[in-house]
This record gives sequence, structure tokens and C-alpha cells, in this order.
Amino acid sequence: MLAGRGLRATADSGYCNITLDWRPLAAPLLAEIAAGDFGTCTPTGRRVLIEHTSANATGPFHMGRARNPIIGDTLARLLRYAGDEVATEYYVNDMGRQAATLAYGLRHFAPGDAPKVDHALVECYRQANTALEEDPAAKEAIYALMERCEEGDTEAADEVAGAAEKMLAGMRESLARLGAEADAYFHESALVAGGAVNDVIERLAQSALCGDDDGAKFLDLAGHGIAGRNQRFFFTRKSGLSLYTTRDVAYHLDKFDRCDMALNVLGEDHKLQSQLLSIALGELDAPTPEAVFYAFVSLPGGKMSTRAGRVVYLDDMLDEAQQRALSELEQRRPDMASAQRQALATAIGTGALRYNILRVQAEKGFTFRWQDALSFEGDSAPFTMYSHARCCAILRRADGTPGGDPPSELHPTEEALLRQLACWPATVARAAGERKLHLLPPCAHGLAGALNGFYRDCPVIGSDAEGFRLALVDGTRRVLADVLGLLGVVAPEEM
RNA sequence: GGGCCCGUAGCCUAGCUGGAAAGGCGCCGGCCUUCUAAGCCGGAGACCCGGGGUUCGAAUCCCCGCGGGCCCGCCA
Repeated sequence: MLAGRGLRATADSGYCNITLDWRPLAAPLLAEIAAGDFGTCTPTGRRVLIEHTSANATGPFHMGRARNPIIGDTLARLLRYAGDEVATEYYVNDMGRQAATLAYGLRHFAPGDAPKVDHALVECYRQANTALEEDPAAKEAIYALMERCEEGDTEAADEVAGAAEKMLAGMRESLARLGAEADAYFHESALVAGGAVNDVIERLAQSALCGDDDGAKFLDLAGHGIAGRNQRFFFTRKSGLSLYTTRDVAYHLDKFDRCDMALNVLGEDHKLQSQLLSIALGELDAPTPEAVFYAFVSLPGGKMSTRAGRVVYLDDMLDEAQQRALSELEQRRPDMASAQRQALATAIGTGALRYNILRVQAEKGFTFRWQDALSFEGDSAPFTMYSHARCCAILRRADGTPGGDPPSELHPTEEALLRQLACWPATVARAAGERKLHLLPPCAHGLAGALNGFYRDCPVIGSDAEGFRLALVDGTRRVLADVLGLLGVVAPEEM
């Protein structure tokens, strides 16, 4: 693209700076963007299965857990854009102790009076948990329920799975609000019922690393560089029943029948578990999943704790953000129809939340503060959305057609905008290749900022370079819409 | 006790395959009769946690500390 075009090199204080002449580059670049697949890659044909969220159905999402679906969903959008065939999946833990505890709670305690089902049912779970700790009879009942599930007792399995399903229904509403519902929900109970877990146990038992401690089977991982001396990875209890990771092995074997690559979005507390999973899969000569880990979100007073009542729920955060967007719109756009205003406020609120989470590198923890989370200025989703709406406003009002030669000399803000646009494919490639979602927001912000500068200095409609500038605005609009799309943020035509 | 992650202006973050420290919030001062001011322009503010080492050159790589997070169950 650069061949035969203007390039100028200068020496400045020991550095060799190369200056591009953007004028001859402008038309080809804008034509490429207008063609519609700028930044997208050629299809790879690779089937990627992204597992995200998979939170146990024990209560509503809080902001700490909300990082998972936002990262997972965005990763899916990004890899799809970059050419992969992507499916997302939520692994539903509908057996095991927590699910059995919830089932016990539903049977013995009354739900709270919150209108949303997960918020109401968490009361049952809380009380059941207290009973589990303080009442030996309750503990016995819960463990009995759990074991009956694993032994294939369908009545018990239905009760426990049903309880999880009720709670999950509420949680899924929250995911839908975020725009981060998974494509499929895979139930852990299906693995036990189908015999897949027993297969895994039999196969692992044949491993050279297999050991036995009073009937409980384990893999001896001394040779695998696992932390701590004498590390043993148990895959059955002495009763012969499976453990969580055993079932996870079965789940991954199932996944690999359906995909070429498995990508898991996990909290950093799952690092060791994930490592054990991979070793076990390796023992079975199966592929291993790739993981994206994220650090936890804390509150100014310390970590989030449901028990201590120090939590910020995702639903409350969304309500607050959308409410705030709505009152902003009421002030700024009294002319807008109220249904449209409502829809826009929803988009702005959820967009702002997603953007704020995605801005921070996954492996860095951060402290949640309402005032930061609700800031709609500067480096935020609304900033970029607003620039997109500006592009649309210009295009809506213009009569001319986009296209044509650039002016004899590009304005610095035109050049800056072209430069931002030109970076997009490389940003996509790197973000997708390195699974670095945090590269996307700065790209959106940079593009929006460049558009705003151009908007101030370069009149479009009625200018001598109207055709060219319309093409520039339209190109910006397209790329802006794509970045926002990857972030899961609506790109509004009006704001 | 051991393992992994993080530590950059008052605050939140980028930069970390080594080569001119970047953006936002907040603060100070300007800009709406011109395509939407959720915007734009200007200013103040950082010896990049500390100490060694490698290098012509370190926020970036190595070692030792300090501070914070996470993990180390026949739980999930």
C-alpha cells in the first residue's frame, strides 16, 4: 500500500522519524472500509467453544462475578469477528453440594419477597447454608441428597436439578440484560446420567500415576510441577463417587467432540483447578483447554461478601446505570419519544457497564466505586456512542454522496482520524490473537476522540471536500459501529 | 510454610517481546447565533513500590525484599 506513496524520514534528537503522506492513502483506505469487511479476517473454519460464567446457581450475580460473562461474551464476539466459528456455553452445576443445599433450602425455607426470582430464592439458600453448618440433621440430609444424585436416583436428581434451574432462570435474566446469554447451557447432571463420568473414572484409574488412599483414587502429580509437596489430585472419594473436577474432565472430553479449541473464562481462584484438569486430560491423551483468568472485583471496604452483606448486585448496577442514563436523556433530549428514550437509556446503561469492565486488563483486580462505574464522560461507552451518533447525524443531513478525492492538503484532524482508522485491523488481530480485550476500549476512545476533533475543525456539509469528508465520516461510523459491536455496546444513530 | 497474579501523577488505568512515560477522573482557565457541549482547547500534577544486577540504554528483563489479591479439601 505504501509503495510509491509519500514517505518522509527526518532525524530528530537521535531518532529517525518517518512521516507518512496520508493524502494518497486516504481514498484506498476509505474504499476498503466502505467495502464492508475492514478489520474482519478470512474465516478460519476453526470451531471455538467458549465456556463462560458457569456460576453455581446459588444466588444473583454480583459485580465480582459479572466480569465473567462480560469477558466471555466479548471474547466470543471478537473471535467470531476475527474469523472463527464460535459458540458459547454455560456449564450448569446442577448437582453436588451447593445445588443440593439450595434444593434443601427450597424445601424447608420461605423465599424472600424480592420480585426477581434469584433475589427471592437466595434467602432459601442462605438459611440452608446456616442449617448445613449448625444442624447435623440438615447436613446429613443435604449430603444424602447429593449422593443419591450421583448414584443415579432420578427423583433426587430431578429435585436438585430443578432447584438449580429455578435459581438459574433469574440469573439468566441478568445475563440477558447484559447481552451476554450463552448459546447453550450444558448440565453437569447429564454427564453422570449418561455414564461419561464413570468412563472417566475407569480410564483415569488405568493411569500409571493412579494411586489409592483408603478407596479414594488419585493421580500422583509429583512429576508435574504442582505446587506443594506430595500433591495428589483425587478423582474419586472413598465411596467411589466422583468429584467436581472428575466431572469437569468428562465435560471437556464432551466439548472436544464438538470443537477444535476450548476456551474457558475463569476467576483466578480456579487456576490450580484448571491446571489439574489439564493434567488429567493429558493423562487421557485428550487436548487441553485454554483459559483466560480474571482477578476479582472488590469494594472500598474489602472484598465482596454476601454473608457480610457487602455486595453490589449486577441487577442493581444495571438499574442505577440505566436510570442515570434516562435522566440524562430527559434533560438533553426532551424532544425524543419516551419509548426511544427508554431504549436508549437501557443501551447506554449496559454499555457503560460493559465498557468499564472491559477497560481493565483481566488479570488486574480493581475496586468497584459507584461514581466511577457511573461516569458517562471521558473514556466511557457513552463517549464513543455519542461520536457514532454524530457521524450518523452528519450523514443523515447531507445530500451529497460519499467519495471523491481528498482536499489538496489534509487538515491535521483529518489525518489523525485516518490514522486511527488504519490501525483497526491490527488492533483486532492482536486483541484476538492475544485474547487482550482491554485493547479494544482505547481504540474506541481514540477513534471517537479523533472524530470529535475533526468535527470541530472540519465542516463537512457544504465544504469543498464534502464528498471526501462524507466518506471519512461514513468510514468512521462503520469502524466505530464495529468496535462497539465487539464490546457488546449498541451503536445508536441518535443520542 | 509453598505456588501464581498485581504494584505507573490525589484517584482509575495503558505502556511491560528493552530505545522520547500515555489516556481518563478530579482540579484550574477558556469555548455553545455554525453538521448534537455526554463535546473541544489550554494548564498544574510521576525520580514508573524499595534495593541490587544485566545492558550503550530498564517502567519494561533477572535476583532479593515490601505491600495487596488468589490458591494449596476424599468442597464446588
